[in-house]
Amino acid sequence: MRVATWNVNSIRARLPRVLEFLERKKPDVVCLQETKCLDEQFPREPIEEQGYQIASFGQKTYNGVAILARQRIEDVIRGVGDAEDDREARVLCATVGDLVLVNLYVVNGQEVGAERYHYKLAWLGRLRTFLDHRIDKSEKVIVTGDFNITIDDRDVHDPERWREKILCSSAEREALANVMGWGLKDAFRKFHEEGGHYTWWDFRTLAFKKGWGLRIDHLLMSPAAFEACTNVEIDLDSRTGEKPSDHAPVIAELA
DNA sequence: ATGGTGGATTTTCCA
Repeated sequence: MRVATWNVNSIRARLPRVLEFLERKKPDVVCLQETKCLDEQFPREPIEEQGYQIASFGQKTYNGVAILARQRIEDVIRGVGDAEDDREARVLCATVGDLVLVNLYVVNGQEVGAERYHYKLAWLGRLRTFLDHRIDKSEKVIVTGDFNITIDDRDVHDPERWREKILCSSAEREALANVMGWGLKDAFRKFHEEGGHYTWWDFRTLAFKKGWGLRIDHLLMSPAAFEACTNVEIDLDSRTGEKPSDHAPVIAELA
């Protein structure tokens, strides 16, 4: 089984790149973030023609998450069940075969100290509660998506420049560590101990060609999934060429 | 250069 996560920054703008990715990498499951459209605007047909089922939890203009899968998508949960949080479409859970997927687009937070930053930290606390109550950690659980948080300084191209900045602050990392404390490990680090691997490069600073990346897209796994995981790779080819997203996909292989 | 680019929708928000 190949499971991918990718912040596509608009599924409609990125459709040619997504179709090329499905063809080239043949993932069994893809968790998408920032689809940026209502469910009825989701370009289902070309994706279904490549053999995928689709579950989507979208909204107009912002946010939006979706799961694509070659097998039947079951037990879908849209949002975390909190009316205020679920005004933003950021969480979509489903089971595919023996995998439980929790697909996340975590709040960005704008800048350290901003109102949205405090919302981000509190949101992560409520996510932990959601996992506690709604997800069975004895299953092969993959909590994945755009976390908008680096786990440690190895995930940062220039740790001093980013010290205590948004996406890298201690409080964000502690809030993520609390989520991981539910029983999740970073599958990427099972195979790559060294720094220098990134998944997002800011459009605004033309960061990709300068190598100014951060690793903020993660595949966090319960013990059963982590044990079954045989590889994790970042698909840099999807970050080059015509109209790329600002994020690269990450793909995990499970036995 | 507290800038820059990109997407959706609009005359700006968000990243």
